[in-house]
Order: sequence, then C-alpha cells, then structure tokens
Amino acid sequence: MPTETPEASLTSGPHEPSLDEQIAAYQREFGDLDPQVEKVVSALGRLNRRMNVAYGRQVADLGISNTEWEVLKTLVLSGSPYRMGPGELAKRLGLTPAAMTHRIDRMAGEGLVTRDRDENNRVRVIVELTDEGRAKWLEAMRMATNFEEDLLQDLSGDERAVLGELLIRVLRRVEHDQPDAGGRLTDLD
Amino acid sequence: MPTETPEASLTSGPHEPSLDEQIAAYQREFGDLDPQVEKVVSALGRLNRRMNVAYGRQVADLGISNTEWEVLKTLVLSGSPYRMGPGELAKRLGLTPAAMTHRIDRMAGEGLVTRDRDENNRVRVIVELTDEGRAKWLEAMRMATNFEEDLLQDLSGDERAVLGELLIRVLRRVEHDQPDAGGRLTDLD
DNA sequence: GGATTGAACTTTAGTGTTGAAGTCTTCAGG
DNA sequence: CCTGAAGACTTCAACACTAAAGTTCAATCC
Repeated sequence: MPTETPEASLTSGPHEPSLDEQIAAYQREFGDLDPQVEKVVSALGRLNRRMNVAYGRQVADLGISNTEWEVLKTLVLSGSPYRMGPGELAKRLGLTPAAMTHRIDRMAGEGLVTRDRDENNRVRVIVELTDEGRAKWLEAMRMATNFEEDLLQDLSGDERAVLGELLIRVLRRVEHDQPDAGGRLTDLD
Repeated sequence: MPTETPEASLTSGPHEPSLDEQIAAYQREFGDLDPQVEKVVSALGRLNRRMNVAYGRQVADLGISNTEWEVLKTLVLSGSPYRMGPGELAKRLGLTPAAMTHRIDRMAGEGLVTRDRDENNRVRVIVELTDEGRAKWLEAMRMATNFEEDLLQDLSGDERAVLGELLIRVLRRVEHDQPDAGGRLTDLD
C-alpha cells in the first residue's frame, strides 16, 4: 500500500462533491452569500456541463463534433435554402471570422456544407448546407430530442411550463443587460 | 449602395433570432418536437452561454481567465489547506492531465498557486493555492455573487426556490444516468 | 475613371487543448 | 536486492481558436 500520509487523501477520494456539498463548501469559505441564489446558479452550471457532455457523446456517434453540430443547427435555423455567409455564421456562433474559415474548410472537406463565392458580389462567400449535412442534422436532432425528453421526464407538464417561464424571465434579464453581442460572444475564456 | 441582390439578406440582418423565433424555426424545420421541452432546453442553453460570457468579462477585469478562475474555485472548495494533486484537479475540471500540467505552469508563473513534489511520495505533486490566489478568488467571488444576485432580481423568493428545486430535479436525472465522469468529462466537443 | 475608403474573408503567429508516448517513482514477486 | 508492473505526472505532435495583419473586391469621392 502506498505510504498513506495524512495528506494522501489528496488523490484518494475522487469523490466529486454533490451539489449540496458544494453549496455547503461555499457557505464555509464565503459566508456572505444567499444559499437560494447559489443553489440556482450552481445547478444551472452543472446541468449545462452535463448536457454538453451528453450532446457531445451523441453527435460523436454520428461522426461529427459538437462544434460542427452547432454550425449545422445555425444553418438549418436560417431556413431554406440554408445559406449564410461566414461572417454572420461566426457572429451567431460566437467565433472569430478566422476560426470560422477553418471550420468551414473542415466541414466542406467532409461534405457537410459547400463554400462558394457569391456571383453578385465576389467579396462574399456563401456557405450552404448539403443534403448530407441536413441529413446529419436530422439524425442529431432526433437523438437530441430523445435525450431532452428524457431529461425532463421527472417533471409534470405544469412543472415544465413553470420551469420554462422562470428560465425565460431570467434570460430576459441577461439579454437585456448584455444585448446580443456587444462585442464578440467569446464563450468560456 | 452594395448591389442588393435578393439573397443579399445573407449578411444584412444581423438580427440574432429571439428565443421565440428560434423555437418557431425548430417547429418549422422539425415538426416532431414538444414546444414545452424545447423552450426549457433552449432557454437553458442560451442562459448558460450568456452567463459564461458575463463571468469571463468580470474575471478578466481581475487579470485572470475564466479557466484560471475554475481552478481557483476548485482549490478553495477543497477546503483548507487548499491543496490538490494535478490528477484530481484535472478530473474535477474535465481536462486531460496534459492540459492541467500547462495550466498549473501558467498559474504558478503568475503566483496564483505553488507546485511542489510531495515529500512522502515523490511521484506526486501538490498544487497549493497561494494567498494571492485566494485573494483573487475572493474578489472574483464578490463580483460573481453580485452578478448572480442581479440575475435573479426579477424573481420573488418563492420563485427562486421553485426554480432551484426544479433544476435540481432535472440535474438529478442527468447525474444519475451519467454518473460523474464515466470517462473524461470532455466538455464541448 | 483612377485613387481611396470600406467590407468580407483569409493568412499568420501565438496560445491552449488533446491523445499518445515517455519518465520517474513506488510497490510486489522471486 | 533486482526485476517487472503500475501509477502520476510530463513531454511531444497535431489540431482548434484568437488577435492582428493581409488580400481582394466593391462603392464612393473628386
């Protein structure tokens, strides 16, 4: 057995703290906070993390990455004929134009989208969803909705409605203070 | 004026779709979904994105990145004496050990943490929060709690309680299906 | 109508992340 | 002991992203 020093518990307990433990720890380390607020915020954070992991795993089975799926979604939501310029795409996805260029390169290489110059204005580029891209989106969408339905399974119809309403009210507050992309929507970091 | 071709609306309307528009677009493109579920999920997604942006901006003012803040949080939550091994840190943060090594390098260079070999087991490394690191965490925490308080300002005490409860029930469902880190917690992508 | 401004995208340099291979230490067996 | 195996971290190569500089085409000014 490895020399069990007192501090050896450093790596011993993988024991990821439960939400309650986490909140208790915050109370301990930073007394000055409202447990009710912390509960909501911590739950939101964890939930989103888990959801991202879940989505990532699912779309990986389709041979695409989470980031590629984001692009497919954005194109589909723009409606037929599923075209958009790299600049607009970048803005919606919170990426720099440079990153968008590379992402489109990859996706075009995989046949998910096409990239062409606009004949009427040769500075512009048109990214268009291919049939294959749309098919991938559809498959991903089916998986996602199954997962989402399952996610909310423990909630009654009324509860779902209430949850939706409350979230939207909170969302309105951020979107108001932080109207769209004041600058870049630089996610994480 | 640039030649306004019919498709020129490609880049014309930065018009980021509202939540309602987004949900309507999903209905249009993929009839087979429950609007109530979609409302909750879409709101969650947007909310988290906005929150990440907000946190990122705030801690940037303190001269640290969002990712560094994550490390500080994890160390503080572990409780005094705020020590942890890189491996455990990586697991909690959903990073590979390799990334953790570099992150610790940087943070040690900035004086936020120290990195030392465990005297009792020289394979192990101990990352410990410095006073400066703890001070940064404290500042960040103050900003964060202000923001979070503001975020929920439009909700009554009861509503906050309900929201927290509902989120926790949803969370329980994911954490049950996806118990902790089955493998790596590869966020996004 | 030729130069200037401006818009939309691409290229380049630098940083952070992953996955795989490598190093060093400790533990267990002969 | 001395060897082999396992664990904990680090190094390396490849990839994705950002910020800033560069390129190309279109519109406007004189």
